[in-house]
Amino acid sequence: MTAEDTKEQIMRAAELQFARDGYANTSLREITDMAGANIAAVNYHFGSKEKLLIEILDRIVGPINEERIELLDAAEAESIPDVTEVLTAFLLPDLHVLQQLRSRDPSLPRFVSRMYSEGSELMYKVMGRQFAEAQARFYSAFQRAVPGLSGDEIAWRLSCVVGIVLYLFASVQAPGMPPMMGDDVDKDLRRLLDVTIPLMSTSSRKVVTSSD
Amino acid sequence: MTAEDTKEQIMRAAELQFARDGYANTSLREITDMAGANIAAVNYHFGSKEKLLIEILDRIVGPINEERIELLDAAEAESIPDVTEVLTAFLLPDLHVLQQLRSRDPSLPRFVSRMYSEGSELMYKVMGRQFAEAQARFYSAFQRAVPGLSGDEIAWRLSCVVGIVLYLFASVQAPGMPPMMGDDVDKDLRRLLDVTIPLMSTSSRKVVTSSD
DNA sequence: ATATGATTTAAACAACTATTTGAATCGACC
DNA sequence: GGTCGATTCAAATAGTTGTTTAAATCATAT
Repeated sequence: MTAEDTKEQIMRAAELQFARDGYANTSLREITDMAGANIAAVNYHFGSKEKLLIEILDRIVGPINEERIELLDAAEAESIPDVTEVLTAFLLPDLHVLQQLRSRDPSLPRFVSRMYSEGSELMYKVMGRQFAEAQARFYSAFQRAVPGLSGDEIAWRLSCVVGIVLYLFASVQAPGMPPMMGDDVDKDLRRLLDVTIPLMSTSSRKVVTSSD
Repeated sequence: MTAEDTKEQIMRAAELQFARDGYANTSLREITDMAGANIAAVNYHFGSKEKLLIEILDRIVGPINEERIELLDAAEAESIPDVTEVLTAFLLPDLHVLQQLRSRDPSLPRFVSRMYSEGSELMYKVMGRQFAEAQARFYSAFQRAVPGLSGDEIAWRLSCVVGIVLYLFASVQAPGMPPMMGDDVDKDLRRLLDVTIPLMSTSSRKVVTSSD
């Protein structure tokens, strides 16, 4: 086993255990045992348990915001994108990562949602600039796409979308529930758009009753 | 300090630390120090660290589903409730607990969302029956209120609502963001309904573009 | 083959964990 | 005032944690 293999095995084992039991509840010994490595290996290759987490976090969550901005750039290149296009640029990268993680292990997607609640300080420290850039870009894109809403309202509704997405990662298979997502990314995206488009685009204070 | 005082102080300190740092990251010493009690007190009054968590969990999350069912009962007593009424019965108890926690300490609401991801196995074990009952009740209520949607679709959309609510608890004051909720429960409810009513009530596959 | 730097190993480190113990202290009732 | 049960206390238990150390092993290039 080469050195790179050891490093990779440790990262894989750590991801899985962090996703299953959380960062604080996972010991380095569990990780190295699962990876077939020595305990000292994690400090040799990463420096500390926290730096191991950061490297994993970077690798998993980093690409999401990168792809988001790529897609938004592409959409804005042609014309001013509408809500559907902006939402697609925002959501599709999540679904890509979600599917990638799920294909590796069913419990792996929870890593993302766990990190948001368990290591949020860290999350913001690591991804701070990326998040800030993507955030600003999507705010203005949404404001152009839904001109009727104030900046605060846009921010609030985008938060709701983030909440839905995080819950998606958290409960790909919640007990007693049908899985929230399937294998077909396109179908999943359309399902997500079905609920997020009306969420983002309807004007404020419009009350719809079932008897209409 | 009477025995009940000690118990209450321990619960208060534990709630706060669990909300701030998570269950696994909080030691009994931190808790008892903050509560001004001896380390042995928690095992004397609760039995173990986990039973302490369960008692706190019960006290905070328990009332939510109880009030949900009360409100749904009241709404169904008069007539068949529409989406707005069912959603109100579902959301209002969350806002009540959220405000109550927030008034005690700004970081306290995170306890709820943390417990969902950190102690979800425990969560379902403790609240299993309550959750199951409330879940079934609201499913059928929503199916009557939005007859156009299938059972699966109802479940999926209700999951989205839960995701939004959990995110609400998680990020009452996320860094760099305006607080998602204010002090006025009625205003907050209306804001939540503004996004959840269209989310629940629109028929599937209806695409709205900004140029309409 | 040999020397060199990178990697792995077993062992020990100090600090921390939840829980238990038995004696000390308290409060209330006869 | 003395008795009894409930509560608190300091101390110790046994186990786990992340991290370090120094020797052993490996792979590679001369």
